[in-house]
Amino acid sequence: MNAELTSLMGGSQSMSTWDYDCFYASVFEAENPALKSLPLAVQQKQIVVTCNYEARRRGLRKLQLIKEAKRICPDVVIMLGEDLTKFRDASKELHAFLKKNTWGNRVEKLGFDELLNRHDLQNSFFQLDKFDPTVGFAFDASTFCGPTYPAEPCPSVKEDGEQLWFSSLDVGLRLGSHLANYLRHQLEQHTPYTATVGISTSKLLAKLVGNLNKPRLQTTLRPPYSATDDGQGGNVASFLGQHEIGKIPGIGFKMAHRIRTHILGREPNLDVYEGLAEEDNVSVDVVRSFPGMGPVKLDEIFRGGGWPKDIGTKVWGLLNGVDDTEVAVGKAFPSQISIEDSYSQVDNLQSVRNELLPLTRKLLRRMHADLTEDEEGEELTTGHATVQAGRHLPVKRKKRWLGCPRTLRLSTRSRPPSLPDVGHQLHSNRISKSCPMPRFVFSFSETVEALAERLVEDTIVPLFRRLHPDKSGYKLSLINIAATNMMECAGSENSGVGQDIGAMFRNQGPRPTQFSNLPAVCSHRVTESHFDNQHHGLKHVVDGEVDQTRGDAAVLEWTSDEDGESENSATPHDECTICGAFIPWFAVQAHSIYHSVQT
DNA sequence: ATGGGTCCT
DNA sequence: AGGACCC
Repeated sequence: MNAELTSLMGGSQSMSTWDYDCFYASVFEAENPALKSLPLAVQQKQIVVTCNYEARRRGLRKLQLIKEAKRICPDVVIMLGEDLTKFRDASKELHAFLKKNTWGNRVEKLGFDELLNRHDLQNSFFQLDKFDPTVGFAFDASTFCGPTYPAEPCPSVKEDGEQLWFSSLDVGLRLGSHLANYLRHQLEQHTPYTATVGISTSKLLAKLVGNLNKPRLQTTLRPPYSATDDGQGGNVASFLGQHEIGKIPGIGFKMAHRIRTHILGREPNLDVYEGLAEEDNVSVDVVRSFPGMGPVKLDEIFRGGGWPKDIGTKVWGLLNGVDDTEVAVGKAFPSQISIEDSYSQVDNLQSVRNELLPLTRKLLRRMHADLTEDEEGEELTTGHATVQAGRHLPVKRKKRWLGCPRTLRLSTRSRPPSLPDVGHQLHSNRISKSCPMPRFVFSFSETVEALAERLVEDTIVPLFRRLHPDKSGYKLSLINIAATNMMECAGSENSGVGQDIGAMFRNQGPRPTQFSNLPAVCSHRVTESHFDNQHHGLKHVVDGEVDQTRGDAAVLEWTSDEDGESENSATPHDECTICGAFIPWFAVQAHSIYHSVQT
């Protein structure tokens, strides 16, 4: 691949962000489908944290006060969602679904309801399942699947018959759009959930473009990404340019505020409940074209804010659609576990003790659920550890720690002196103290109940005294206990191929989960006619680029283009010596595996 | 706001 | 230990 294209694509082919539609509400609807047709809101304390689309149709919004919601929609059904257990469990199932369909464990979690999935078009085109070469799907690569931005192709890349030529970027994104569509339908067939997907070449662009068609749809950011020779601006610039700067992932409240202040020449008006006033919106386009703007100016704007050293360069990159961050490899366990609750007022040590005990119990249960596995390697599900599918004998299993937190942290937030503070986001108000995690919490022989009491008295109460040395005078509105500084335990392989392959084999057997009959992918057989389909879909790519008459099957070589960057090479496709099918460059490896496994 | 998470200084 | 960012 040439340098320009490599930089254009970030060397990364394509990826998709997955955003599960009104996730908390969907979890309740999955439990009780009758809720689907009703306006449903999920409550945490005083606010609606999310609501379903029926509720949105009636004017409800995320982060609305419960009072407001009830006033606007008196017949709203409200579910309490302060305990995140069921959401976390559903999140794990959905993560597992995408992981099974992604090579190299390249699925990154961005929250309970958001995932980032790196497409591996070399492998997934023909063979979606790492160990089953018969699993794949058919599609027509002459089109993008689903909505795109912009909706129609730009005039400069209009398909004009014989001259039709797709860049490698174009091919990657087309395939990505079909793969995403296929997986979205698999998701809907096999789980009660729906997702909205964005397809592009970077996290930044995939995330933003995914917001365009919600719910239950997907959007692909169309090429060309950069300005073309005939002076047309690329789609990246036109798409990004319209966004308010605060909407760009990576530019948060503080940085957006500094940028707006610089551009407007004054402090923006921050409305208490509405946030930013319309006239104080500052778009990416305006920032980018502001006199003197660039990485150096941005460094100056952010000076003294405690941001990382290269922040100006990084933000300038984001404003120009440059995001080089890789899709992380999925982790086997979280790097931090925390439990918190908020209160109207906790102001004496006995109340603190009363609150600490349930929090500590929950923390220990979570540590067992998320940081341990049994000897055979199967992750244990709380409450089901001794009930095996298909047998009724309680099985005594030996557990072991996969990851081990070395630090315990206690954080509190004090209630501000009742001043209706406008700039409430400007100070977080949290303070914390940490200490080494006592070894006894890792015991498997004592009950969680006993361990929790001992941990509170021996460790957390002393931490609290360090945090609040005054006997009274504190008015806590939040207490948080966290297990942090996670260390991988000996014998556990946190990430990487070994662990991934292990997980694949384990997935062959029955799993004690909600979607235990969920296949890795559909059972579409790869047949001769299937190959033909694929070939016709890609014929245009081949036509424009190489001499199609060179089909010299006898000298077929699989060895080149391992990286799939064969754009300028002489063999973007070839004919298989065994079955005679035309194989595009990105599918060669998978196709050879197909034959090597075939009997 | 809520109840979580991530990484950097 | 705290601060920024994310959902």
